[in-house]
This record gives sequence, C-alpha cells and structure tokens, in this order.
Amino acid sequence: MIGGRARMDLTLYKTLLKVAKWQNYTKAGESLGYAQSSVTSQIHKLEMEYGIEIFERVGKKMSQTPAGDILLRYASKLVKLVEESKITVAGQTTGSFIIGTHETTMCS
Amino acid sequence: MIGGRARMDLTLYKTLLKVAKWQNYTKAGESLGYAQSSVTSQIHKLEMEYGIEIFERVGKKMSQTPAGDILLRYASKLVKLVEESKITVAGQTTGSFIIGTHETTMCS
DNA sequence: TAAAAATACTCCATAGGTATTTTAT
DNA sequence: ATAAAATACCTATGGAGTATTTTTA
Repeated sequence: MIGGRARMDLTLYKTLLKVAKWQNYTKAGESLGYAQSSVTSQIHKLEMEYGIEIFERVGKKMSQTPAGDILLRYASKLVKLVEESKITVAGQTTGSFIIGTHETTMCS
Repeated sequence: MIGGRARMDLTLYKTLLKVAKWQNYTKAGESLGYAQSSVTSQIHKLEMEYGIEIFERVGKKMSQTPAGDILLRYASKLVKLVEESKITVAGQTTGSFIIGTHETTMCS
C-alpha cells in the first residue's frame, strides 16, 4: 500500500537530505547521530510511503533516482518551512514587530 | 525546552487544522479517528515544540491564540506541500509528461 | 577483499486508547 | 447539570540500536 496512514516524521526528510549530501548512508547517519541501519529504515519508510525507489547504488555512492531527485526538492522545502514556522511563531510571542516576511519556499 | 529533538509528525499539523475547523477537540478527534485525549496530547506536543499556547477555551469553543493563528497557516502550507509531493513524485514514475506545476504554497 | 547497505534480531519510548476527574457555563 | 478538556494510567507498536550477512566494485 502506498501513501497510507503512516506517521510522516519530518526527521525522515532531514535524513533524506543528509543522504543526498553525503551519497552515503553511513556518513549521513554519523552526521545525524543515527546508526547506519536506522538510516536504511528511514529511507525505506519514505520509499514505501511514496512508492518509489529514492536511491540506487552507483559504484560506492548512493545516488538519487529521477523520482528521488524530485522528492529531494520537496524535502528541502518542507524542512525550511518548518524552520521558518518556528522562527515566525516564536517571534509572534515577543512584543517585537516584524518587518517583511520569511519566505524560504521557492516560487515558480 | 523548546524546539528540541522531538519527532515532528505531519499528523500533528493535520490534527491542528481539524481542531481549528471544529473549534472542538472531541469533534476533531471523531473526524480523524482519534480519542479526545489523543487530540489533547497532540496539541500539547505542538505547544511544547513551539513554546506557545495554541488554543484557549472561549465559552464552549476552543479558539486559537494569535500565535496559534500564525501556526495554522504554516500547518496548512505543510500539509498541502506534502500532498503535492505525493502527487508530483508519483507522476514522475509514470511515463506521462507534466505540463505546468503544482504550486499550492502561497507566495507573497 | 574492503567498504557499505541489507537483514535479523532486541529493547524501550511513546502514540494512542480507556476511564475518570476537573472545569466552565 | 451538561458538555468538553485535562489528567492518570495502560498497552502495543515501531523507531533506533547492535550484530551479522550480503553485495559490489
């Protein structure tokens, strides 16, 4: 089953971005404080949820498939949007006045 | 501690939106298949994560605080962005050619 | 044969449930 | 008195770990 009721943790997207950066599950895990097998699980979970293969072994690197590449851009947007929400919502509680907006999401 | 390492599940944002729609934890829970206490937990988790109060009791309704209102807009964006990612990434795997883009995120 | 991912387990934190109490009108 | 949220407590799922095996260049 694709796109079911699975909990979609934001950390999955963060892990995805790190794997793309390092092209390596082990390194990605190290940089995030996860075991290699945990990274494997997280990527598998995303692959199940989206019904695609995200990475494939090319030589000693893990490189993203075309579909994986599309997903990566969304992952980036999502992570940035959550970070932006933290900043903006936190700013709201102070008495300060915000000039302009945070706009990290890309617009075509 | 605010904004820590807590898992940030997308379902939290979906629940947030339903509570805002119904102005009622019990109704929101019913419409999502959760018990009322689970909705309470989910909202609390978001409140911890963002360091704000999101809803307050006003008469028999739960109505959002100003900070909660800001958060709601992000919740909407996030949920839509994830849905868009599902559609776009799934479309990628077929042989079809996509004209135009999905752009549900608001741009200022 | 070396470096990295997949697999097979184990454990425990926590998401979600039920039942009850508290709050507010 | 009633409707709804908060709280207390319990259970089961699955996220993350360790150890090992498989893969591939």
